[in-house]
Amino acid sequence: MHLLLVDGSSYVFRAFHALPPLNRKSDNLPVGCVQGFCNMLFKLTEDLKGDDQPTHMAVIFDHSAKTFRDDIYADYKAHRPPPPEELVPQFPLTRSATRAFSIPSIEMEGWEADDIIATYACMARDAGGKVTIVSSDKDLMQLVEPNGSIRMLDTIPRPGQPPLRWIGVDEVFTKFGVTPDKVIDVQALCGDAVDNVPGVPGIGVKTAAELINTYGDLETLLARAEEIKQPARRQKLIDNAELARISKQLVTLSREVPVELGLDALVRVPIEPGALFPFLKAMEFNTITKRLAGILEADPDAWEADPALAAKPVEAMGFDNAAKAEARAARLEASGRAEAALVAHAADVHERVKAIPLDHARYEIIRDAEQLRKWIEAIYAAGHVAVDVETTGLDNQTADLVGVCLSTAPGNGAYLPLDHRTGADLLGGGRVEGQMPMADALALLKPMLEDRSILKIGHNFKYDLGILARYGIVTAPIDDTLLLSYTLDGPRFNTMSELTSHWLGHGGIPIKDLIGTGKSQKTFAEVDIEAAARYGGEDADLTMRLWTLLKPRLPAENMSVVYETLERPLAPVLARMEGRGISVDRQILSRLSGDFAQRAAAFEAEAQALAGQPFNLGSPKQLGDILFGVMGLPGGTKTKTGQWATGADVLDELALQGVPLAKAVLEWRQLTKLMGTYTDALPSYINERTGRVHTSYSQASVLTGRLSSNDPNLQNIPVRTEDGRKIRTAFVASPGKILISADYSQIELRVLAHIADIQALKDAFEEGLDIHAMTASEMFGVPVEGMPSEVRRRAKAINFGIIYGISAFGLSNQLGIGRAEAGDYIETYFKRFPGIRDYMDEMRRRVKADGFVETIFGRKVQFPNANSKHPAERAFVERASINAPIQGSAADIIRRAMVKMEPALKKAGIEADMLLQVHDELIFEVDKGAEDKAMPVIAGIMESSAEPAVRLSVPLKVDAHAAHNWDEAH
DNA sequence: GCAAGGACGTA
DNA sequence: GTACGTCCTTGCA
Repeated sequence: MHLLLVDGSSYVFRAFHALPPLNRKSDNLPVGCVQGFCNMLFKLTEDLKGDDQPTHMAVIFDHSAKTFRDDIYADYKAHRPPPPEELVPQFPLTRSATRAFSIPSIEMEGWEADDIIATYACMARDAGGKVTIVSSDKDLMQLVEPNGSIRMLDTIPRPGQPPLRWIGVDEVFTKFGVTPDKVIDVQALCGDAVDNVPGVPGIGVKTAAELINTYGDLETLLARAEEIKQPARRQKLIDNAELARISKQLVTLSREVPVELGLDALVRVPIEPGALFPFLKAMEFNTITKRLAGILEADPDAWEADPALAAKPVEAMGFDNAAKAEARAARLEASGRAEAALVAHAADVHERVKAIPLDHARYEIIRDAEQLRKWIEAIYAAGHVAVDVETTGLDNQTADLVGVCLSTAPGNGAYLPLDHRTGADLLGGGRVEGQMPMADALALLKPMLEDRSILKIGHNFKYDLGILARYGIVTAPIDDTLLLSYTLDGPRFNTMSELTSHWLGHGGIPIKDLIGTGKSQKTFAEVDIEAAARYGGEDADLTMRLWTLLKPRLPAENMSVVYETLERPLAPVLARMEGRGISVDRQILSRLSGDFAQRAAAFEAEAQALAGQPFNLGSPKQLGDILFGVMGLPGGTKTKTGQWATGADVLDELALQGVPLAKAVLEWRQLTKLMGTYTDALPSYINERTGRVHTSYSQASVLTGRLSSNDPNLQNIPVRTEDGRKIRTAFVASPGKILISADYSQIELRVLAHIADIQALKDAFEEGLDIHAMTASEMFGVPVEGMPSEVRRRAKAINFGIIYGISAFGLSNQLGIGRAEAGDYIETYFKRFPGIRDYMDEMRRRVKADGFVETIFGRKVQFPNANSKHPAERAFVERASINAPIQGSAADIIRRAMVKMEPALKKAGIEADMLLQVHDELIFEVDKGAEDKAMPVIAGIMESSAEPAVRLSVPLKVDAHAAHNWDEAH
């Protein structure tokens, strides 16, 4: 990997001073810097050939806002004059130019370009790559590294000098008199007049270098300042020690900017003519257009100038609304066209992949080390590989590895059998002949699977990551076709065969053809190797095909950021959480089970006595017949299948009317529910190897972006009733440890306040008020002091109703009031918070117009039947589309917190294991005694996790508690 | 042995 | 009124 980072802002300034002014012919817009910028980008790609040719590239700009350095030193860059007038309109154009050349343009509020450059440079170096920073800015010289892993390149034309001037350790030494690692110490002493870094007055570069070379570093120098012979110099250093320290902070580049795009997003792609020529034509850069047309073998006349950037005819510039609307339409069309080119590319790739024949005979069986080495070589040549592990089961915490499937390109595939066994002798270890020893094979695969320069592609890769982790392999980096599909199309396709049937017209060999089904099912270990190779080779091949066709859709459909920030980095985090599991106390559950069983039996006997006959209390059908048939109770309603409804709401009502049978059944149902789903079921999930319960998270099955948990579901452990809560006491910390539960307070209402921009709600959250009481007070004019609990309860129901896409029908059911009264409440709410109605109307409009709504982070939530001809279905979609941005944005916020959590804890020096996620709550396990330090850090990460992508207009609040069990920690 | 329906646990 | 997963019964293969 070779990453090229262009310091965009510094280049624009230098180009401004170095180049003669140039104005666009049609409207005199100054464009000289933009032209210089385009020439540079173009020349860079021309000049850097062979070994110097970059594989990854990005242009980094300063964002015109304050940075953390302003907080350290108020006068930082205070001497810098505002940019010249003619430069200002060129700033956004240089960003457009970057994108026109199909290069990522990166800038972040609160960070200087130099910090972002430092961060990416270190990321690439740590990944074993080479970095070139295109800049001559001395502030970046601290990043240069001796072995050439990080170099700088000065490309500003200077008379009498070669066009490309490399800056390595020697050049830095010439400039500062020290090696790059000591540059910040020298700068701390000599300061910088341009950036207004104070330094120590009277000390220049020469003196500074001499001092640092003598004493080693700044702190040693300041500590031993007394030893300096020259009296004036000695006194200056002693007097200005603090200034020097501040200066060092100012010049030290942050290498930990929370960048949104990973290195893989910076991979170089061919210039897209559909993006390039509309831009160049709008700028009226005829010479560059011709040159690039020749090189790209494209006809520039096939594209129109980008109307959003092109010179405007004079009549369209006035306050004419019609003209404005037209200009807006033109802009939209233009961005649509750029997108159209990407979409066409994605469609083209799809067609090409489909055309590649599927040939099971081509799949190789890898039987020895030499053959495996050849495949690994091919993988290195390709830079990526589709991987699929075959195992003995569906639970990756218990299944054993049987074989590994590989594919380096659509159409090829290989199967590496490792532990196939003869069915006759399962226990005695009848290992089938012709397989590599597993240890040898894994030793060869491990370096490749862990190599940061090789992209591993899987389908539902979290499963494979968990298996491989148990064999000591930490697979990274990864791409996941399931997550690509989920990002692009939502949870529409859930399995590999659904995806491949839809996109490739071929569902693949069904697994049951190999292992059978039902009682006679065998494990993959017993499948014969030739059949396994046809299946496994195809699996890897199909995964590779899916990746090839899905990945280009990300940029075409503007979903790269969602995938790169919310999906891809989360998978390994979840894999680790699943691997850790949580400790569950068998004895507590068994005691509870006994207690519940006894009480349930008593209620069962009572119910049957009251019914006058024995019947199955678990059968809603039998219960309904007894209540509304035999006993002839009034008020029965039927379900859609004609059965009597016997839900808890119905039985509650009957119990209220004085029907003791209803009460007995309700009690029985609660107790048997707790037994069947929790106290009896959970112990069977305790893993023998780890002694813990390992849930499995589904990252790609919820419409709104939430996670779901299964086998067992640990996201629905009871909490509302006293008996139910007892189950939580069985979730315990291991010996010497303690559990921490950290949950977002009212996150969905806060998100609603932000999205719908409801000032009254935002103020209430800002002031830390009881939000439901505040709502009640606003709606009913009742003071919060001494408010009856019933009033607050109604307001709370309305607040939740709003989140769920309220209807008078639903609210009346919830509150047990009339439809009309519920409708009045809703009307009052809308009058008091008009932004809510606007928000709801806007979501209804969008879902009908676009078929989707979005979260604040850009996740799309699709509703294919938004225009259904069934009114009930349409109403349902309307409510869901109102709910989705709220629930989904909250889900994205906690996803971001989870992605940031592990590195942030590590940085803070805190050892805490993240175990569980329950939608707005994270559970951790830490060493006893560490909880007081860990909790504020965890809460801080969660509260700020939206940033820097989104600056919320309401504060987020997280409550954290520590205890030995989950009940007390919650 | 499997799918659908009802019921109910969570946020 | 939103979003899930699991257990149990029932009815059909």
